[in-house]
Amino acid sequence: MQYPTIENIKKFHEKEVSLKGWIKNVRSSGKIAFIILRDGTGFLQCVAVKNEMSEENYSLVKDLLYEDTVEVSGVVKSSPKAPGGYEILLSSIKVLYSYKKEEYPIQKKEHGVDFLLNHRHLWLRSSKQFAIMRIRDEIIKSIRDFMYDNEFLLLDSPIFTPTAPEGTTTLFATDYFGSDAYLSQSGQLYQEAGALAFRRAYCFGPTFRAEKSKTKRHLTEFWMVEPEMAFADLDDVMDMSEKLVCYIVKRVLERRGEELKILERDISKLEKITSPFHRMTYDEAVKLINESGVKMEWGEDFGAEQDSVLSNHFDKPVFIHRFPKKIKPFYMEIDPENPELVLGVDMYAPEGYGELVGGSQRMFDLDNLVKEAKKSNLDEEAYRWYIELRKWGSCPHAGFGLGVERTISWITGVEHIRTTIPFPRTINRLYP
RNA sequence: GCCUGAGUAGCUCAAUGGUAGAGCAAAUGGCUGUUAACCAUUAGGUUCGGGGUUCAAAUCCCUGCUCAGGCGCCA
Repeated sequence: MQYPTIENIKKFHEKEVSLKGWIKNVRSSGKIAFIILRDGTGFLQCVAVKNEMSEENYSLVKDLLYEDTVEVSGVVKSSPKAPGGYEILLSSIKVLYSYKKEEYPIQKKEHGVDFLLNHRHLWLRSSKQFAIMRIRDEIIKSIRDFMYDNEFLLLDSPIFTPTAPEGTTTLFATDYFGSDAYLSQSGQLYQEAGALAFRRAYCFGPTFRAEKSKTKRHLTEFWMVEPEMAFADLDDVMDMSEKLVCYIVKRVLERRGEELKILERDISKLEKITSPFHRMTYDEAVKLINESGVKMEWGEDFGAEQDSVLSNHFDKPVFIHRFPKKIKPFYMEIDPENPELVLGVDMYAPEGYGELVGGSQRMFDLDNLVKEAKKSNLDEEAYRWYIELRKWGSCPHAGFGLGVERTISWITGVEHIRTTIPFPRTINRLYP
């Protein structure tokens, strides 16, 4: 007897196996029954034939309820009719646990979003959520592998911070032994310290924004990877983030094909994600947007309509770089060829998925940084450490942030970002 | 924060001022290759809360709550 997981079942063709898992579905037809078993690594059809089992054992099948915990044994068969191509012909089934007092809330038919999110702890068991979380796992692992392979040191930024990196956005305040602390809305500034200490450093952690956003692209708690490189400029940011995104997509295509199939993702769209990505300046983007029939003035930031043009115009991600200084934060380096511009860049995903990456070359010069910080009304005392980075060993350095959930939305093709994180936190959801 | 819409059986929805209904789920029975299996029967209701109009309100009006979609903010 062997004990495989469903993920590896095809290696056990014609072998006698035993599996523990949960009942996802049962279809019974008198003398034959089809059970869909899930074990956390996949879904497998198990066939119970009345003549091949003891009568007592077969009668158990009839009474199975969704999400009963079971142990099944039988021989692995290949079958073109089975989802996944393999099934088990059962010799026995044992019910390990069954809660008969209430029916399982999540059913095979459609449900509303609110109901599903209220049952998120159970919803995670269903096949689409299973596929999304497995792809999420692969994306996170591929990011970490990429960072390691490219000689970035993982240097965790703190979650409790004394104040905001950018004055404009709203922060979650917490009581910190009698004074205020804020949940981090970006680990970037700490990574600038990291880059000057370790040349290439990154953080990968949760980020908190108390903005009352109410869209399909925002969460109040989300994950971000923020690499920072010493002796690097804006082009290096574009090169590195492009390489990273290509690597992630390739890994998911290679290792999570089954999950993409469950999600009915159009693979051909992902196969096109290869270097080089399109690169255009803000000036060119404004022109493109106006030519596409969406109006905007030079100097304005992109809104939803403008984002949509940029995100639907190409079949690959596109970089927009060199923005007006007015619409970007204080720490971005000024373009030496035009003082009205900063060396910042955003990457937009195709298929309307919007902004994935934001990055910039950071301001190098101590005096300029102090001047810009003052203009942004920054708390000088709280940022003394950050300013001090420019006193000793300052150098051109640059970095970016990649939104993990937005990347997952795009790659999985899901409509709303709330299903790309296990337990989403949004403006009106803190449960479960 | 602004705009728009929704709330009826466990779930998804119907019933346009006149007897609250269907599909799924549950329970019982039938069916030897199902694919959200199918067929039959049974059970299942404070129509989101509060107030009002009316002979009569799920339906119209006021108010509160909850949620969704879009915008703004951003990754």
